[in-house]
Amino acid sequence: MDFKEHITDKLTELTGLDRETVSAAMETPPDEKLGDLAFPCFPLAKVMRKAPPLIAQELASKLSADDLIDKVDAVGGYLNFFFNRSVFISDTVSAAMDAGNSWGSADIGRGKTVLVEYSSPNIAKPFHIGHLFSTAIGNSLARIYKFLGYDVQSLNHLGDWGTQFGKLICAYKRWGDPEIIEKDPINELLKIYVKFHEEAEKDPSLEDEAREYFKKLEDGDEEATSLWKHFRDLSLVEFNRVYDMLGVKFDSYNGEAFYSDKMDEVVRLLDEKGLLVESEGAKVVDLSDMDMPPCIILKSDGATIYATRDIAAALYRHRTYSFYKNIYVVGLPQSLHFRQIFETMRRAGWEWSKDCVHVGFGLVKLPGKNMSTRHGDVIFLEDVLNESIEKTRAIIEKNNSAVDDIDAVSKKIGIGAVLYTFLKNSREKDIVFSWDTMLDFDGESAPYCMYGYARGKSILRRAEGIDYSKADLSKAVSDDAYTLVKQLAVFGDAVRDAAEKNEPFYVTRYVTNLVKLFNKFYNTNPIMREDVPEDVKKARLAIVDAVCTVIRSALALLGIDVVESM
RNA sequence: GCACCUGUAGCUCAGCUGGAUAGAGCACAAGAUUCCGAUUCUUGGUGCCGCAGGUUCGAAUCCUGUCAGGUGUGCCA
Repeated sequence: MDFKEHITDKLTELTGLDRETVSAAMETPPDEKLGDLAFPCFPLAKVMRKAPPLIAQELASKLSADDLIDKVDAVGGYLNFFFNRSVFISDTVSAAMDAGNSWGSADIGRGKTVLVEYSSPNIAKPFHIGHLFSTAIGNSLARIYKFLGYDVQSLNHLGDWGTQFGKLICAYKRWGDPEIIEKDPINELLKIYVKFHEEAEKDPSLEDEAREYFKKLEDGDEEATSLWKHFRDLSLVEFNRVYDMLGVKFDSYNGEAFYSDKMDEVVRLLDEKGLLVESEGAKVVDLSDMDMPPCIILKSDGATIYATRDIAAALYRHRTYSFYKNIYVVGLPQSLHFRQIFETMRRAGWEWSKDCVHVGFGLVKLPGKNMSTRHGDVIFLEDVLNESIEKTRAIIEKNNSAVDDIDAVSKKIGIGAVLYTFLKNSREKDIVFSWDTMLDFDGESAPYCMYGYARGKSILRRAEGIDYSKADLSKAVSDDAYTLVKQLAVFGDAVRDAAEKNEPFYVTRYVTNLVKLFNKFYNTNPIMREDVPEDVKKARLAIVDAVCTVIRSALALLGIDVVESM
């Protein structure tokens, strides 16, 4: 039985308002002592020509307690409802236990395909800490949409094309040593790439040489192509090592190169629509009426540009997947670019362009400077993950914890901790990288959440043999149990909010609060102690079981694995 | 210049489709375990919600202006 619907029904009948209005007006009081659900009477004041507090009192006097509602209070202009705690706990916990891993999930996405483009590192460049932002958010969104029943395709739009490959080939031919590169590909390639930029400052003719190499690559020159493929293969091996650590999987690695032969059509289509105008030798789409600079489609030398490529990719995805949503998890600095290409696609008459959405995120900065691949100022993601894993291991060893497999456990906690710091705040905030905050396991953190889960599982292990599946949940009623179960009930809301806003951190906050309440619960409500009556024990165990399941589900949506003990 | 983002406690941030005394974590201080594992829990208090106007019964939240920081701004991605 849904408490909110029940109350909405009653109020709808009483006020004569339509159901939607009543339901939308309902809110949760700021303090639990005030009640579980509130109906503000302010909007009624105009219609009824009475003061809100008076209306609240009148309504309160006409409402009586029933099976679901314990009490109705008028406080100021608010009408506050108190649920029957026993019924609420029983209903919620048994529903959650029945649902198990699917608690909080939905099927609102059935038959709809959501594309999530994320991570998208550049070939032959290091996978640095900045890439984790896109990877963490994208992976989490993919999992969240799946949980809601959508068919999700994870797309890794690799940066595997463009003039930087000309530079790389140029640098390789001058300074590359195949043996060293074989051993440590990305570092070596980065080294010669940085060297290229240093040398090019002294000798600008290098840039021309690089352009020529890229031209060769575009023309299908055999040597250039085989080098390109070699770089790409080496890079993917390294990237996959990191993706494996993070538990990230993609359905497609079609990058920029894949679309390089699909752009002529885009140019033709845009031209047919009469969108292309000549400007300073280039072909552009004029967007000045939208306060935007023009979207360049063909450069003055006739070559295509990334806008063209991205439009070609969007068109390809529309044809291939007929998507419900096409999400780009790409840094905020590119928001103008996306506004331009989305608008261009809209003008091309592609109504599906409205389903394309740029999910931006802030910068990861180093104290005092920005990360720059060109200057080699980067922090490797793998180093951060390994550092975090080592720190975790040290803590476990110090605590002498009884852990079966310290390697696996340290890995899950260490990586979870790093992921958590990227998913704990709204994505548009910049992050200033610091080893201290990255490895801060105190307070709101992945280890905190994982510890709560491990404690819960520890209690359940002690309870082996006790059948609490048919426990009388009314025996578990207490303030802390009630608050906890209320949080249990709103998991699905948090997931839906996260999807609607494309903000994984709603789930992060949700699970952190759940764990907080759970810690309090088992601190104040003893479970396996001897003096706890059997029926109370069973009821509390049922709650612990349901909570553990939800902690695991929620963390999984963030890409974080739980551990049974730590 | 123009566009977008940000400005809330000492620090890092929630809250922003207007609503009841503005909340967390960190840091700081004091306490709790005859224990179901202390990576736990409890208790402490701090805010010109950048500033100024406006709309409203009511504004951290909406509108306008303004200041500060960041990002972007035609042939890189």
